[in-house]
Amino acid sequence: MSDDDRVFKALADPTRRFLLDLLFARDGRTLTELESELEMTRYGAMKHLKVLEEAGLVVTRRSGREKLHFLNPVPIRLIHDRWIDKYTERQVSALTELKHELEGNS
Amino acid sequence: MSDDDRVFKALADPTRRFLLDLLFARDGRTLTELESELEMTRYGAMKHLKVLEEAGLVVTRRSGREKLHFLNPVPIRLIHDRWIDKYTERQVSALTELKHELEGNS
DNA sequence: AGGATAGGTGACCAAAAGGTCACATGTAAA
DNA sequence: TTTACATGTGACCTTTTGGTCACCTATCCT
Repeated sequence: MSDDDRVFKALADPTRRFLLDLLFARDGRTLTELESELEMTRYGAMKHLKVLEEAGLVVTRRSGREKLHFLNPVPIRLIHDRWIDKYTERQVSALTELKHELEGNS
Repeated sequence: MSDDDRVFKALADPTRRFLLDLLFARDGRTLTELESELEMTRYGAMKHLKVLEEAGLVVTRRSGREKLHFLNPVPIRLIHDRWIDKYTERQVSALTELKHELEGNS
């Protein structure tokens, strides 16, 4: 399986996107801490984190018996660059900002 | 199913990403033209295009008996904005440009 | 040492997704 | 008005994926 295939497949699941949201809010969490936020057993959470790690979206570091998880935003940026060229970026950006404002998320 | 779920699920399949690549290169193609680029029957191609359309990644317009397909980059930009905030964007962008250069894709 | 805590593996099952086919509708052109 | 062309639908099958469980390893603390 290619690198980008792993990234897109990893992002396809809502639980995994939620895990990225958690790490985006605060990095360096352990498996147990992340698992406690999910409606799922530890084994399910582990599988999801493994998928994210193999895709390079999450990087980890061992600290004693704990495993700390960190978000890696680089693959996300590469997605963006694939279908939005530098010439159209300005217009698209304007459109999405408008969308945010209309939704009250600005 | 939520909007963003549809987008991410649509992007999870390599055939659908290839279809987006084709439309990124040149817009306004018919189903038959797109299908001829795939190693698959017309029915498979139709299913994929339907998924892309329901996700809002592709918009269509009828012209007689033909259906023309166009790429819509807005949902892609929204993915980017979800996990890359304005403060870290500068650094991430620098990293990805470096990656492109190292791969000879600059 | 020994119990408690944090993380890991492989098998297993149900649900979802990718792909094909028989069949059907609408439009263009002779 | 036939004939060919472009697109559309529902059923069907196979493979992949999400989730759980029994069982296992490593680290910390008393």
